[in-house]
Amino acid sequence: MIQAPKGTYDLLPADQGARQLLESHAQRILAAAGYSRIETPAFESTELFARGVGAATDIVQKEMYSFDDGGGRSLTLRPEGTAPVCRAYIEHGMHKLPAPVKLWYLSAFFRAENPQRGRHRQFWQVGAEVIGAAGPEADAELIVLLAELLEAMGVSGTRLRLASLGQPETRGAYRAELTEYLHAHSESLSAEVRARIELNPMRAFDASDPGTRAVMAAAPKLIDRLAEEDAGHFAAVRELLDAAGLRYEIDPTLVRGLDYYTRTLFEFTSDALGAQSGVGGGGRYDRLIEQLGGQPTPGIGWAAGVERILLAAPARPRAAEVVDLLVAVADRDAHGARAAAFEVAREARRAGLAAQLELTGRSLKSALKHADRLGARYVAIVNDAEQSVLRDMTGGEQRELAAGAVVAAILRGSRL
RNA sequence: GUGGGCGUAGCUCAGCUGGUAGAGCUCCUGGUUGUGGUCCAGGCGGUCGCCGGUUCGAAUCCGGUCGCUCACCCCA
Repeated sequence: MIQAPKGTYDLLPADQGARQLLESHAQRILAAAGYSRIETPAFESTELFARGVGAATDIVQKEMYSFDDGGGRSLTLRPEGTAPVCRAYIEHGMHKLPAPVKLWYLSAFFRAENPQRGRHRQFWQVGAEVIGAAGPEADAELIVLLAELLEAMGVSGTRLRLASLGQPETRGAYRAELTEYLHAHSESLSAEVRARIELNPMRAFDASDPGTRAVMAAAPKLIDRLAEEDAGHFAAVRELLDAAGLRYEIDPTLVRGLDYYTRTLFEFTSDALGAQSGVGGGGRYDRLIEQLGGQPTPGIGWAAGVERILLAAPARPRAAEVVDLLVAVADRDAHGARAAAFEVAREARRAGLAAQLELTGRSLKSALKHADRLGARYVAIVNDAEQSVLRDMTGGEQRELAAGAVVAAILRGSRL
């Protein structure tokens, strides 16, 4: 049997309701704030991600689906949405639009990771980006909008963590300082932390062993090394969040695996999720547009995992689809019956009814049973070109009438 | 990529001290001359994830592989 590829899954009819709910909430919340929807290609030049996301990141180094397009170009299935949106911004000269440009998307992304709950190889993200606004209001607004989306979806046990990365130069200097500090105290660190000093010194803040924790308690924090303007920006963002009544915690250990972040960084987690606790997050990327070949333009955005939102949100029973009318034929061989039934269904739909034609050729008894399962309000039993019976499934009353009069009878509404 | 758990009909599962597969639900048909929801009867449906090994014989034991899942890692 051919199965869906590892880490992918089918979105079956039963799954559509929850996703449509998410989509409509996103549409409502973001459109109200002036965000327009955008959809970029599912694949892009590999170079876009190498330059945008960062060549040293895990995503680029080992998680991209890259392939040759046959013409010597290297393409990659998009692993994230920010770089493509920025590419589109530059390519379409959106800097000429009234600033800032506010965009949102709900799209599939691809990462060659080992799948587990809430982590797939093809996954969906809803995301929002603000390009061309440097002020802290943009940061705070985006965070609030994501909080509202999560709340609207009923995502439980959420926590917001906040940090500021400052500028890349600051971060580089800080990283060197931290690495040096860790080396100086390496004898007190756990073996794993020690082994990862060069690879990812920030991880040491998350360690649980007492030795490492003691060392880290006195370790230098990036937040204390921020340049004045960056620290001021961060303080302003926090003031706005405080004023909005949004609860958050400052987490100097917050790290994201994308190189393009500057200044504000945030992440929402949910305790309903297990190890993949992040439901959504993002940050500011003031250097990205320029790095991709555009004019220096500030930007900020977030992305949230659709699967994770749905996992952390309460399951909602699927709403039954409405069926106003099922059209069946009493005797398939009766002269003109099938054509008449076909026409009744068409006419009903043109009149705005949800009308299904019995398509399998099952017996009348089975057709009625089928109508019952569908929850059909009426069944039209067509005898021939002229004669038919309209049955109200609620009570079982029925009456004979011309096939051409069926729709009008239903629209009249009423009792038969 | 690494490690643990799991993999039997569409779904939920039983069967596993080895002897060539079962239940419930779903679906389909019928229950006396066209009419549903209850009930009754019958039927469709599985190369027991796949490949190989042990054995006279394997869904049941062993190995490999694929997939799911949990964790590491990383991220949404």
